[in-house]
Amino acid sequence: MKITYKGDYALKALLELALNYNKKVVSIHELASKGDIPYKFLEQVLLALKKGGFVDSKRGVNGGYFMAKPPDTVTIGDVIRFIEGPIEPITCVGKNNYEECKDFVTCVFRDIWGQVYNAISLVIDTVTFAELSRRVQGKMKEKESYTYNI
Amino acid sequence: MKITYKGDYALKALLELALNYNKKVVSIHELASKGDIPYKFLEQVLLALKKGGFVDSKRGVNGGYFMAKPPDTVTIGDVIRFIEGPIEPITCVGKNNYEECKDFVTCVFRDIWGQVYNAISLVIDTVTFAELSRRVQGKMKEKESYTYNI
DNA sequence: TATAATTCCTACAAAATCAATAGTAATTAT
DNA sequence: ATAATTACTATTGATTTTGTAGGAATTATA
Repeated sequence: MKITYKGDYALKALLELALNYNKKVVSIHELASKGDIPYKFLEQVLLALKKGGFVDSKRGVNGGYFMAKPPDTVTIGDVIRFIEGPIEPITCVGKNNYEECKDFVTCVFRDIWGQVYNAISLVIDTVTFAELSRRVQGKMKEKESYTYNI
Repeated sequence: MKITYKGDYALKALLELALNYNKKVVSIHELASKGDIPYKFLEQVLLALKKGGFVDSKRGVNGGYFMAKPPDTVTIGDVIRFIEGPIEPITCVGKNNYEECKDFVTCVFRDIWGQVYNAISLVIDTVTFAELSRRVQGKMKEKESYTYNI
């Protein structure tokens, strides 16, 4: 039940782009250093995200990446599913082979994995990058006022 | 967000043992054929489960495996955590490094993974092998009465 | 127009993990 | 004694993960 570094990097990069939505494009270099991500790896992740329609890019000097859709229309689940593949913990869950259940042991576990799938989905499909941006900004404000009070 | 074959096999084998709890020991051969599991692989899985205190065994002729604890005291979560490792989707969730959060982006995702962790736990930590056994038996009865009605 | 900064593309590779296989030793009921 | 079983350790092939390398294409701007 892991998410890979690729997925982790994709989410971090996208959140950074969400924070800059309609403000400016962000270069790979900037994204890599802010997110502490290997440059060349991030490059590939961004190319994947572009193919997936999540980001778009501008080439050349002062080029960079930007979100291709409004942050409030993209959820964490969208990204995870695209980058990591299906979130079902085991393959049979997704299948619609309800013909006849000959193996009851398998069957009771399939029910469980279905519940796990639903539980995970409930979290990751309801949080958009707009919401994440607000949370980040909230935390920044907290920090700021805390610093002033010292 | 996958569980491996090893985990899948462990759960299936344990459920079979739960169904035979206090009745008889079950040989690897039997478990392998019922669960459609490669014999030699299952052997290793069972050895691991034994080290984990989930099962015990009797060697020699008429030997086999049996649950080491009552089925109502063992949850799916216990087994998954032992066989697959921590269920946190990303490593940082488990850590208690709450000193100072310098990276807000990381931080908002950590919250998310914490929620995912809780959501998964709520499912897998509340279902015991006694409950799974009842479900299997329920399905067997359904099937039986359905067959009679034809 | 030359240059520097950028994205784009493809290939390669080291390391880790997964899923299984192989062979032999130890135990035990009959 | 024998056959059926678990116990243990090592090896292997395949796949996935996590990068690295190098150059091509594009574009702002000096």
